[in-house]
Amino acid sequence: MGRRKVEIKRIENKSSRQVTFCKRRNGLMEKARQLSVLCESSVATVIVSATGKLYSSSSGESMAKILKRYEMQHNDELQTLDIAEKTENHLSHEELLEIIQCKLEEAKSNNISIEALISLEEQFKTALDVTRARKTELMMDLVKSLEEKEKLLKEQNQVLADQLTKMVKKRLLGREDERVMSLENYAGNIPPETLPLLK
Amino acid sequence: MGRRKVEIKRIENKSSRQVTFCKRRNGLMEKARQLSVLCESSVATVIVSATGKLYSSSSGESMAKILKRYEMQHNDELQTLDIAEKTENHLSHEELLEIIQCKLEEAKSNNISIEALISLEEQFKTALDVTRARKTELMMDLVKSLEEKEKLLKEQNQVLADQLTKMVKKRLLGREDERVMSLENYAGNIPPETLPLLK
DNA sequence: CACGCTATATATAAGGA
DNA sequence: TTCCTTATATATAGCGT
Repeated sequence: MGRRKVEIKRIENKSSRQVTFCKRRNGLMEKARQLSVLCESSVATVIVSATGKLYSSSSGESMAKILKRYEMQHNDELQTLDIAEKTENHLSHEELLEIIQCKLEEAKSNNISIEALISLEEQFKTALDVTRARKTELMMDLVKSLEEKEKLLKEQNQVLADQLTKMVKKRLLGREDERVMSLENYAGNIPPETLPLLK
Repeated sequence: MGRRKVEIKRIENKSSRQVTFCKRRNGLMEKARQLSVLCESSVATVIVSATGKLYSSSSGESMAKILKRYEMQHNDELQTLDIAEKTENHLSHEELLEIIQCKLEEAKSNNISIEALISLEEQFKTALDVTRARKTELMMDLVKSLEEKEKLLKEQNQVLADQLTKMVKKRLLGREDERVMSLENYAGNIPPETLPLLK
């Protein structure tokens, strides 16, 4: 959709590749936004340039929420693959279906999506090698994400602990002042004490 | 780009909204692929329909890799600072609790998934290749231990947050007493942000 | 829902600032 | 990089199957 048709293959000219990247990147994100608005859905887009630069956008729900959804499905897949792996070599097709049915109730109350289990039949046909490799990959991802979460939580803990410490300190030291300051603060419309505490 | 121009706002007609969703969803993913190929970049797209159905695609690097990149850049700042920021900007009791509850639910659903996974593993432990089973087991242990660590950290977080909240509440309640004593002086001048804190 | 078929609305390739 | 402009290539709205 330009002066001439371009084939969808790597653009050799570096500078025009850069320009195209910029244009189409913006175009893609705008399209994503439109889809989200028109159809009340959520769209997350993450783009990594050739040089590793990151561009991302989300509309509808927040990026975090959308990615969390994706990860949940991801975990479903892990569980499904786990079943598949353990089943492929030892159970017949019929037995597998029976198992799936047995699992449906459990799946409903748990976090496994029905779709994931239903697709088990297809997974069954998947080569065992692929299944195993994928499962391992997913588990590694899970582990990694948990490790990141852990780091995150530790940092949060630190933040909270710091705040608490500062507040206790302030309480112990600033009781007298507070009465006076409180009045002045409100008269001058200065935001409440929480602000200085958290700096 | 159709028979007539459409405004970018929710399509009211359910059926045409559905059709548009399907068409534009495919269009978006194709655009993503093209961008990736033309400019040797990586693009990940996650779409959540109004009914919660998930669609995702990636080109260039794998989805996991792309999302990991995103998380690496954003997780720490985005989520940690999100909480810190909310806390700093006049933390309200309700908001804080909401955040913590959200985190706990996240943990719960994670735990459930993992538990399900483990139980599946037990149910299907028909003599498998010993090496593979052992490998999986070790991975699960890793995951589980990380989950436990996460849970502990979250509990710790909650305790800290509760303490912080209570302390702020006390401080403000104490201040309220003072305020009552000389309410007339600045009754109309109370910053609105403080009100939710007193609930 | 997915597909096919136009008529149009849009996106975007080139080229220059 | 971003912004324009213009000529074209594409995407897609509306309507059937």
